[in-house]
Amino acid sequence: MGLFLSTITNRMDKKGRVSVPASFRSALSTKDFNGVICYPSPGVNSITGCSYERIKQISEAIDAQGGPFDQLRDDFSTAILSDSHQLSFDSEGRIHIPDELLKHSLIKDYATFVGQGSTFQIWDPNKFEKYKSKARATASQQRNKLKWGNINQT
Amino acid sequence: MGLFLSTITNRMDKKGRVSVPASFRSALSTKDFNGVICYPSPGVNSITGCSYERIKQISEAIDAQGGPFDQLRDDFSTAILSDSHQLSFDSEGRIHIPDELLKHSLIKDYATFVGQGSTFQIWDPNKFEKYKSKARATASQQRNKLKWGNINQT
DNA sequence: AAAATTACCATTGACGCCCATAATTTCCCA
DNA sequence: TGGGAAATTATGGGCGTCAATGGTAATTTT
Repeated sequence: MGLFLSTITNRMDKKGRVSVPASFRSALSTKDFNGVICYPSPGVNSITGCSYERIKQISEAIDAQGGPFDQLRDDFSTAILSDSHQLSFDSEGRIHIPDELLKHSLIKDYATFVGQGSTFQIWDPNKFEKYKSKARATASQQRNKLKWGNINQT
Repeated sequence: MGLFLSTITNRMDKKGRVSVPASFRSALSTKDFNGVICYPSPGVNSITGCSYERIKQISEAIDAQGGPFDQLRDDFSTAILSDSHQLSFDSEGRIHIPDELLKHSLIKDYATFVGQGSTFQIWDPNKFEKYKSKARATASQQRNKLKWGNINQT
């Protein structure tokens, strides 16, 4: 199963369609479903995308737990699952982004796909630039919390 | 898994392709992906290259950081993974370096591959010479400090 | 019937794949 | 040990395919 890497910006057409980057598509399509799962990213103005496989696994993992995870399960099912959309590719590999997600992400003319390993996000290009500088700052501050050490040292 | 050693300079062609040194290639190709992962080296004008395996491990380390919806996980993956590019070898073992990375590294006609053990860097030859002399100077200073430090400690 | 969605088709520019040649390196034998 | 043949690597370019984008026709919905 491939990772989502790099940042690619594509154009929205008047009908509200965008091409999902080909490199992402290959990591997304499964036998079950030829498309992508999208939901509003919690807390930030972007859309999170992932494979059907992943949302299924997370859902099952949470169901399997009880007790202290009740709250998490609640949050997850209401906040994520209820707002999730199954967006299938057209024959050219494009998706149609629903109004609800467009509104949440403030995307208009261009959509920036941002690889995050096992998931990705979709941003308005300008909004993403701002967010990225903040993320960089936080990441380098908290770098020691990552149990890897000097990943991004030169 | 082999190490990246020694320094090799190859020519960029007009299409923006370079041969990855054969000795590096053997350490890079895996069953998952026949190519190299590249990202801007933080803080310096060069590109860092590593194997797909390595970036996968990094991605897993980030995932282990927190839950699927953890903000810090989000910041880490944005800062580290969104600038990483998956560059696959053509049949002659060349890669195409994206504009973004060319710009960051100031590479134009020649690319110098510098082995650093588990990763390597790609430099403009001239920039690398300058960097190296500075690094040497610093290193010999540091060496003195280190020596004293070691003696004082223990 | 108007609006909205879905399925198809067309263009263009970039990229992957292939072949050819030049420059190295390796290796074998005189 | 040198010298040269063979294999590997580096470089250059042509061409076909595919990704991205735009548009039109068919189909459904209300």
